[in-house]
Amino acid sequence: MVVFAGQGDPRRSMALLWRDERPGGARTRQWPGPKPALSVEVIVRAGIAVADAEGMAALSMRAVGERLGRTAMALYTYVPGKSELVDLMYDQVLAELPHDYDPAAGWRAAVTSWAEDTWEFYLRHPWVLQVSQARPVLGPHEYRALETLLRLLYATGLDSAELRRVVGTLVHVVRGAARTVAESRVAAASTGVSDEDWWLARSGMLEEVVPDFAERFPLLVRLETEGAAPVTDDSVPYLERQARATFEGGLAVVLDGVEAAIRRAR
Amino acid sequence: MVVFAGQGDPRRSMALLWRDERPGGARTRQWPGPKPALSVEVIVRAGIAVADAEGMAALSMRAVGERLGRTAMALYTYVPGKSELVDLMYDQVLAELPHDYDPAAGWRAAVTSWAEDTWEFYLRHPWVLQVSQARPVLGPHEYRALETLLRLLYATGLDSAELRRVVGTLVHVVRGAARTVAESRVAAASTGVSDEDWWLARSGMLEEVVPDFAERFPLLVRLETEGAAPVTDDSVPYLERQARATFEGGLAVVLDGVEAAIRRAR
DNA sequence: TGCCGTCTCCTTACGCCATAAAGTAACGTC
DNA sequence: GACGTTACTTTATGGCGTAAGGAGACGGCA
Repeated sequence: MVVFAGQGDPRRSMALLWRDERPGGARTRQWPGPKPALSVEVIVRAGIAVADAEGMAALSMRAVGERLGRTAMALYTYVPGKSELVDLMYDQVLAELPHDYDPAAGWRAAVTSWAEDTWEFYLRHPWVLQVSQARPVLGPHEYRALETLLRLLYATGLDSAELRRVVGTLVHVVRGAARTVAESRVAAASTGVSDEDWWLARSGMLEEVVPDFAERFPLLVRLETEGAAPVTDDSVPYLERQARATFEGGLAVVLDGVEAAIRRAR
Repeated sequence: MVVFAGQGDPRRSMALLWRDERPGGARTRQWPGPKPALSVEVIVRAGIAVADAEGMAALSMRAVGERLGRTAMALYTYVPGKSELVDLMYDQVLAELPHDYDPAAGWRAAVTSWAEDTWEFYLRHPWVLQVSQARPVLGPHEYRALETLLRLLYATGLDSAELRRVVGTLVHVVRGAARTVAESRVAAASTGVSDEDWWLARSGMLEEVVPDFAERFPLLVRLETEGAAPVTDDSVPYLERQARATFEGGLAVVLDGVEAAIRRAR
């Protein structure tokens, strides 16, 4: 389930995201009526807790309400709908990303640290990868995160046109690799079947149903048998080890490409 | 909505994917009872048609059944459930990918053609990007597509360990950029709001709610104003033009990285 | 003090979804 | 012509987001 952002009233969404405190933005005075027991903050945190623990598929208005001892409908007093709640969760959780990278260590080291932090962030909050990027949420923490990455990249001396391409590529490589791990964890959690068990069952079937596999896909078999990295920690599931290698290797490939661009620009 | 693959009985799934014709695999003899009016093939094609036309979110058993003049439950005679249907749709549609790349033109040209074809394929079938890659479908056409890419990459002379990293990176870059376009089209279709209108509404709000934007995010503003590529075809929506540039630029960056690896390996 | 308007939160209801269970009717074999 | 198997339908269950309407809490004012 990809979740799409910002479907509703843009004014309301933006006011919520940026915690607009101008008169008329958020509520200012306390009016008659019962004291609010909840708040946007509390609801957003509860949503994050549900998504962290049970995944995006388990994030329902009912589930969030229940976690707060309320019904689903109680949330609609604070938040226009589920789509906006996801936007707020997304921007809130992005606040975790660090911003203090040392430019003195050189751009490559700094970008590598950034990638490492971002990778770990995605694994901490896998559901974030299911928030659509097509129409960005446009919240403060998302902008701040992008600004931080741009600071590291402008240190390469490349011009804006060149950087546009690099930014997207970096983000795609980190997200792509993290997505593999994230989805595999979701699959393991929701089906109760580990990567190993899943693969064991499938590969057995595969051999049985496709006896001529090795002849039909020789290069695949070659890559499979030759390229494997040595297993340093077998507590990490197979697919996750592979994804980690793709992440590290992919990052190196992209950074090599950036270095080539720098040399060309000189 | 990300759709997860292969939840059910592995034997049944594999037999369906590989169209197993060994005795006991698929049905062999015609038994008593009414003639089947449908078939796995017909259902899979109807599913693809629905997903192409209305997106993954609109793909329901009801919708597929309706397109065939049947109820949702009729499909369950042929297919164990929705998850398996999506697997079959996925592998079927992958059959469209070409395999005949000219190695004589050099690996870089060949990989560029591959990327271009894959990009177009994703735009033709955007819903494919929502099928989870964590636990692959393991169908014949998916394997064939991977084998094709590997053929192009082994032509670089790099060893398997090196190629493992390159493969994942290439795939992530193409998929990542295509995903942006795909999601933006889905958003436009499902909300009826174009990219332009959406951005107009948001950017207006943003200026109003965050008057100090330029001071808080100077590099973002710099990238936005400086880096834009000249508009050659304004019939293509803004976000799509950007994604296309990210795709082309990202591919170039990655291929530069591969060339660096080749030089190192010599 | 009591009323009123406004607020929070609840219950109920609608139309979606996947799919389990059970029923109906078509058909090949005997 | 009866029987067992099969294709497909109907019905039902338990999920979802959220619209609509109602109950009760509370500040301000008479």
